[in-house]
Amino acid sequence: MTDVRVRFAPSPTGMFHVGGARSALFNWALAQQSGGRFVLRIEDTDAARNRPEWTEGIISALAWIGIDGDSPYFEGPYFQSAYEAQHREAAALLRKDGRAYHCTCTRDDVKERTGSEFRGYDGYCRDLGRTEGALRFRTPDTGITVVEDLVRGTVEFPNDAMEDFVIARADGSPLFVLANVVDDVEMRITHVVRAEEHLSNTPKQQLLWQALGHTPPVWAHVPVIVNEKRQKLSKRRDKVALESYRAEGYLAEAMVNYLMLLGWGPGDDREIMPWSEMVPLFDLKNVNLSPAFFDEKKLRAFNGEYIRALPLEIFIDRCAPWLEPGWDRATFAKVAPLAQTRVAVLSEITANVDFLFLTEPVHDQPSWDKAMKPGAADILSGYASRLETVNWDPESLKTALEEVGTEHGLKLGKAQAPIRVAITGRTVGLPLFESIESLGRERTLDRLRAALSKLP
RNA sequence: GCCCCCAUCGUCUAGCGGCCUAGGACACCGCCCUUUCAAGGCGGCGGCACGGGUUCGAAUCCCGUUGGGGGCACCA
Repeated sequence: MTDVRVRFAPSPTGMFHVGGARSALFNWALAQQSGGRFVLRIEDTDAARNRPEWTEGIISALAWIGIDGDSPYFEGPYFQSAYEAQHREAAALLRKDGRAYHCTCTRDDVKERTGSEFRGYDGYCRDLGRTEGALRFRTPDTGITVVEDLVRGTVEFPNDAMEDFVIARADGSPLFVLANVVDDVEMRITHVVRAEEHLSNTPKQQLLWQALGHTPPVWAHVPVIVNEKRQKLSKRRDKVALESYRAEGYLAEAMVNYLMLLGWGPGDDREIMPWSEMVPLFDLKNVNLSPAFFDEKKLRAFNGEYIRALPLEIFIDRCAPWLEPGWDRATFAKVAPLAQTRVAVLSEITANVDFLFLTEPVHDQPSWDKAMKPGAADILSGYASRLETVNWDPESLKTALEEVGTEHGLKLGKAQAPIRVAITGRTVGLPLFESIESLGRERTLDRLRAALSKLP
């Protein structure tokens, strides 16, 4: 393949979503592996639904997953609205050639002529020589339009099921189907790789490519991503915004890895694989045909893997946004390795280490009720008195608690519960004695006494 | 209604006519480890939608049924 030019053409009508991200990634892999170009085109021709912040969102989300405007494989962004002159020119050309004609029919007109149910435009204005109204493309009445699709094979569409579709409004402004094709021609796109929802539009676009005098690109329609009910992900009902996953503390590397595996696999039993290794392996011929469920549970598992693989210093840096304002690096660094195996998404770091940076531990009533059973006061006071003199290291801190437990007939597992809640506010958390060590003698004693004072 | 696509464990997938007694991962369930919770180790549960062909042989090829999904705007 020489001079591969793929494109990603989102419209800025909402938060950038995971389905778009996967399409972008597939295109990005194709561009990189072939030394081609990934063209970003913002389809911003629906002024009513577009907002500039959505465009910024697309660009920053793409950058987050590594589709970077500074890369030599990247081209753009182009804005569809800037090409309206070309779109109008193409429309004019098609009309002049007789490939398109003006039509003044409304939907109701068509209904009146063809019966109560609307079954597509009936071609009424085809040869009326009108000079105003919407511009319709004249589709073949017979035969089939054959789309050669790299992932689906040969797909045939009967032409008699294709109506003469509108390519420009009565005011002359071009419609998506036209603008999209003209832009792809203009930008010398060789491969159109997009979600399956566009497959039905493809015969129309192919006809347009040909009518405009060009050889259609290679088509490839990848399956859509669905929710648990197996419906295409929707901005309205599903959690689809890439940004929301980012905000929760998913790592871009994990997201990229997971997204690539939705509909594609490297062919062996490996799943966790860096982008750089996936790129040369990616092949549209191996893309699956059926819709894939976006499983956040599995994404979480991937994210946990990536978090655990992070070098400590990097892990610390990545956690920073979720730490209490007063956190200090040295203190956090001591417990960070313990936390690293315990968070699947970065936002979970907060609950693990907040006790170190808050003046008082959080108050969690269920935890308190669970741990502060009768006898808890004895453990707290017994441990507190030992802590005044014990050596301040995890081993000694542990031995001290074991001794207190033994005095009251409790194993360490039971004895640690009230201490943990008094210190951290929660029944689950980092290994206790390392936590106490980092907290320090004074603050630990304060917390034990504070808890004690709340007990009967 | 019309057109199109799809169909392997709950989920993501491997499989491209014999290596399949269908492999891996996530989830789930046990056990081990263990100061809570994780991580890790070991084990378990669980699938070729159905019916016809083709073939010596079918998860793999063909047809049909059923079941999902997508598309049918003077939206993108």
